[in-house]
Amino acid sequence: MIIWCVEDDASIRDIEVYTLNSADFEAKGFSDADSFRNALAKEKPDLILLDIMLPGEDGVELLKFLRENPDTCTIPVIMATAKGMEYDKVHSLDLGADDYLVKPFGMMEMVSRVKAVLRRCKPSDTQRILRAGGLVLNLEEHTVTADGKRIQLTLKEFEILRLFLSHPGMAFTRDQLFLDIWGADYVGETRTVDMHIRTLRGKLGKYGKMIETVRGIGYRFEVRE
Amino acid sequence: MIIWCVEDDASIRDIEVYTLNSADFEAKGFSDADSFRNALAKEKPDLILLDIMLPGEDGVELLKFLRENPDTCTIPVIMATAKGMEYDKVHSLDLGADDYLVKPFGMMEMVSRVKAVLRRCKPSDTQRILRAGGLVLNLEEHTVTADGKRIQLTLKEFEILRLFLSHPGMAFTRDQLFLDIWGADYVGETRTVDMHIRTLRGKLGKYGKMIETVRGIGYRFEVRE
DNA sequence: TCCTGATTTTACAATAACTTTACAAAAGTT
DNA sequence: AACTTTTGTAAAGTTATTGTAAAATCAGGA
Repeated sequence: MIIWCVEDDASIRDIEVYTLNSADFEAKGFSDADSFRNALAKEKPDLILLDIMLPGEDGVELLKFLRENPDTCTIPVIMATAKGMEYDKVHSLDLGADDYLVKPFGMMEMVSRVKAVLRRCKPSDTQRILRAGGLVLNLEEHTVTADGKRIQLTLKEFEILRLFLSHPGMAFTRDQLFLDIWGADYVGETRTVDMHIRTLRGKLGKYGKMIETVRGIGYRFEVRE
Repeated sequence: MIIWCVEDDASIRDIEVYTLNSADFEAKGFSDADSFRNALAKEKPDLILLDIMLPGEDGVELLKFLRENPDTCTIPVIMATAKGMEYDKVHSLDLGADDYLVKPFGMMEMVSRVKAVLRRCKPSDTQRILRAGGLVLNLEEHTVTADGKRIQLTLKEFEILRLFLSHPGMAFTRDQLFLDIWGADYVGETRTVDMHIRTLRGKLGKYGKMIETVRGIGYRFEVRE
């Protein structure tokens, strides 16, 4: 797990990075908003520890920027704030921070919170890549590969597979699939879903067998064995 | 949304309850663990705000109790702790608290955190699973396993087993089974139920013996021994 | 505009699930 | 014990659901 710490005080930053690295994370420190943004253009961390008080652009603005950008809006952020700034706290929670730490905070606490936030964020759609065996679905690139080989899917096929991969093992009724992929207001009620399942199964090759039909209910993506 | 505050200091408790009520929650206060537990036996809140320092049984113990009980283990809990008790904080997060507040905390912050936790916890309680010994019926996946091994059931078999598992020990007449599974308007009145019971018993293997016939009445799923 | 590929609809075949039937076995009753 | 009632069992018959293919429709780009 990659964690980035944005903190202007070098000694605090170093301790944070050191502690996180010894807790088996890959931590990196940034002293200001600019260097952080430049790095962000190349790579995306799994979590950001963000100080509110920064020289130049401050943490709240940076948080707002992160949340407005579709590439970064799902990255969990923990804000670090000086004691007694209640307004800022509330403000950043409302802006979409996932948690915050009040300075001076202990390193044990920091690691606990980082782990807790990562735990919470795991099942949501923070994950840009969904996998099942040799199947890889990349949400960012909108691509699917099977054993490294690219598979060309249509939009509906892709969305069905995405739904399956994000809820492995769950049985979906046709109505649920319609609701999720076509939207609540869709009218036509036919065998459309089955049709897409068929083409999807075909295109997935051996992985097509992972789509099981649950007779009387609908379909399920089976991950076991 | 019902929120319960467990806090021994009457003035703090009153402010909490007052604030939450004005934020459109239904808040209720408890001064000690005993009264809280008594209330819990009758009703379940949607969130618990729990002070760590309590006379008698303390908050950490109470949290552990809540997490151990299947009825309460999914209720989100926010711990309230005095400043500087870092160990307790970490400890309660590890025990399964969803968040915590450091005293003295502001009321705005409290409401923000309550809302945030409720938002986070909403989608989680979809995991619906029924058990009886080594039998596990997963409603979401629409699957049944016996001692970890998957058992393939048809729709009717699945529904019968679901009804049994959700009312363990209860005797069902054939009419009741029909009503519950086939619906009120079904016409045919034959030995169909017995047929499904037979196949179900067969598929469940040694667990098939748990389906007892109640002569003259119908069937019952026996959980004892 | 037409063309192309995606999507939806339709019709029918295949298959699995469900129901009925008939009879055997077991459990109560007299 | 003989009879009646109820349940178990097996197989055949029926229905419902899903797979499949091809045609019709739709949407977006040249």
